[in-house]
Amino acid sequence: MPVAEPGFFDAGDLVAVLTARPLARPLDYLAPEGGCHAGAFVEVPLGPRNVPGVVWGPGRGDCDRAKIRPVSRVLDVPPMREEMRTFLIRAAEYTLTPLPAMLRLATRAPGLGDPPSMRRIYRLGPARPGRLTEARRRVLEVLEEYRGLSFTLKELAEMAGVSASVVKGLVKLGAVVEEDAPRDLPYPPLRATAPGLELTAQQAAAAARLRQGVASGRYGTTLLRGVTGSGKTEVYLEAVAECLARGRQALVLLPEIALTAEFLERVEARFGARPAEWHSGITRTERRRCWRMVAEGGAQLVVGARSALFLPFRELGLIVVDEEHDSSYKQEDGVIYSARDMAVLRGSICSAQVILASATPSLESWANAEAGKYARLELASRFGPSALPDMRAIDMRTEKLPAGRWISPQLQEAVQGRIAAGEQALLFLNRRGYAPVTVCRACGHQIGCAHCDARMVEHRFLGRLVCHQCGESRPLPEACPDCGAEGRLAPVGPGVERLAEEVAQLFPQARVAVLSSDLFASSRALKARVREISEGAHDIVIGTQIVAKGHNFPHLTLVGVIDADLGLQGSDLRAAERTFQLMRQVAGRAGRGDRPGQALLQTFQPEHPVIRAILAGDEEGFWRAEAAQRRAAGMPPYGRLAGIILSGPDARGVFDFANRLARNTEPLTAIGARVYGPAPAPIARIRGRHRVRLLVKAGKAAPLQPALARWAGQFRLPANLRLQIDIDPQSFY
DNA sequence: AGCACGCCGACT
DNA sequence: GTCGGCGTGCTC
Repeated sequence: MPVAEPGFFDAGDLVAVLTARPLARPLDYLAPEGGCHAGAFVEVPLGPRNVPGVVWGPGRGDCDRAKIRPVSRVLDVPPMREEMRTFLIRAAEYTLTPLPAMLRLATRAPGLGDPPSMRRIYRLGPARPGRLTEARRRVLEVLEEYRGLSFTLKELAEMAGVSASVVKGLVKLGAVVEEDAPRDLPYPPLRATAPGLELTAQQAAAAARLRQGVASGRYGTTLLRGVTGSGKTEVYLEAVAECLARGRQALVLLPEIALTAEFLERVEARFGARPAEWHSGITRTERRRCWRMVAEGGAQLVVGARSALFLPFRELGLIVVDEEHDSSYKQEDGVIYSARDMAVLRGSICSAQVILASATPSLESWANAEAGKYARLELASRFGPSALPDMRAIDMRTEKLPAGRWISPQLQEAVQGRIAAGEQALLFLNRRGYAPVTVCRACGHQIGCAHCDARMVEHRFLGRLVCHQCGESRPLPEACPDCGAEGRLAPVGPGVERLAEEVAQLFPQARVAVLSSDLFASSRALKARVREISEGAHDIVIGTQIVAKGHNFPHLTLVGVIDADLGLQGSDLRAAERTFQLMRQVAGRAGRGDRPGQALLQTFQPEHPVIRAILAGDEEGFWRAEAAQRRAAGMPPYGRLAGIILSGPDARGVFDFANRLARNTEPLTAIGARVYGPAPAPIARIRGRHRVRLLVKAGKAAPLQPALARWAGQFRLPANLRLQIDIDPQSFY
């Protein structure tokens, strides 16, 4: 009599299988021939087709026995672990996302059900060729040199500088052997015990604390605060080393794909090999290999974007969220979640340490550290306490610039001085394209997007108008689409492309580079340009916010912020926080080499508290003031918010239904929550769909999610309307 | 999500 | 008469 194994289902047992289809709950199936484990990845018949799914637990047995069909097959991948199922359930509950949508995030691997894919590889064979030609000698030399490694035909021929036929000839002679090897190979091992860079006393102390946390084998979150140049990365790599040495896996999340290349090099320098990569830019094959190796333990360290959080780690011991304040950690389309918060959730479920690293933490993390929920470590700059550049405001009210000019004489002079000294200047303008508005001088019409309530932005580089909301573009028209007047359309306001024109006029001799995400076809091209800049190939760099993110430009000594007020506009509560962080980061670019830096902020409101806090470098003061304001208003992180976005094809229908939602709020008022709205959403129309927003505000301890679920459950949504719930929205009014 | 079923208008 | 619009409901 075989002993029943826990979590194993024998053939014919009832099992509940969750699929990525938007069904309300898992469906019952019969366990297949040979049985299956709980968590097994399977294929099940659903209607006329086979769909992938996961064995979620024992079946409920509450449906007609005759309808129940058997599982088609069990896929050849390790079963989903219990903790992953718990993570998905808790994440679904927290974000009010249907479980199937959550499951989809965890199964974004191509070819999960395919048999292991093979490729032909070549290695040294036993025989020696009778006639050793020069070409043959080179092939054998390569194989000798890299004994133990194997190559594809193309790689080998290329490395030896010969044609493929030479290799094939050697195969015939038995000097080289040809064999099939699985494509999904483990990643090269990382040397966890190799010593890292030399650390300062403060860095060493911080690293020791982080190592201790990892060594405890328990959950814990640490806010690691350190400005760029403080060795933040080296410090958390020590925690990674500790984690790997203990045989557990580590995950480092980065906000920007452009940053991964630089980071991979640092990992290689520290651990002797490159880690696994996971982001939208990797190939299908790499994606498949990464997913499988993470599950099988053939990947010790993964560097990736937010979706890497849903990889099937076997034994995750550490999650680092680098630049934790970055807004790209908030996924806004499809499933709405904050990767920073989900990292903490996942860490707490699998007993891992979480490190939130940033020079300018989010107010949430700052408050959690203040409240003692997170440990806090501070790193001062390597270059002493005054590593921040000298910061000054240029009061634009007294600069009297002519129309169509944005660089003040003061700024111009400063840039001139730096160029003359052979140094670099950065002009920062957080606006892509040529001009944000195109206006008709005859009738005053502003060209807008046909599908969104957004203005079309002229991109002269592309020769088109582009909607930054939906991506729709069209050629720049000759005549005004409203009044028909020809040749009267004029660009208004600056974008980086237009700023480049002004720079070319003011500094005709200067070598200028423009860094804007849309000007580069690939992240490789962008990376190449970043490298050129850091090597000093340009005098003036013009850039959008992509320059604010962690690149090292040693020749850069002056940062000019063209419009420091840009982020302060609008009634967004978080605008102050974002502007503060962005300005501090951009200013942090200046003077990282051995020369002192300067930052000049062009502003029309030098008395604004945020501008003053930036200039004073008074970070703690800024946070305290912000925190006090939020606390007084009952806003996050001192209260809870949920954004409700209702969208549909006609404005009337959307508003009518939103009003119904707003009138029947009993489940929400029962927990003391208040409902505001409906009001047109920040972007009132996207892709032809009208959007209306409600805001639910509750106390910090209120059970917001269950109340929202009960509230939304009262209504039957018409088929053409869509209701999205955004827990902890990033932008709120 | 698919896919079937079913109930009404406008064509050969 | 029947072809096809997409509203409603089901999938173990």
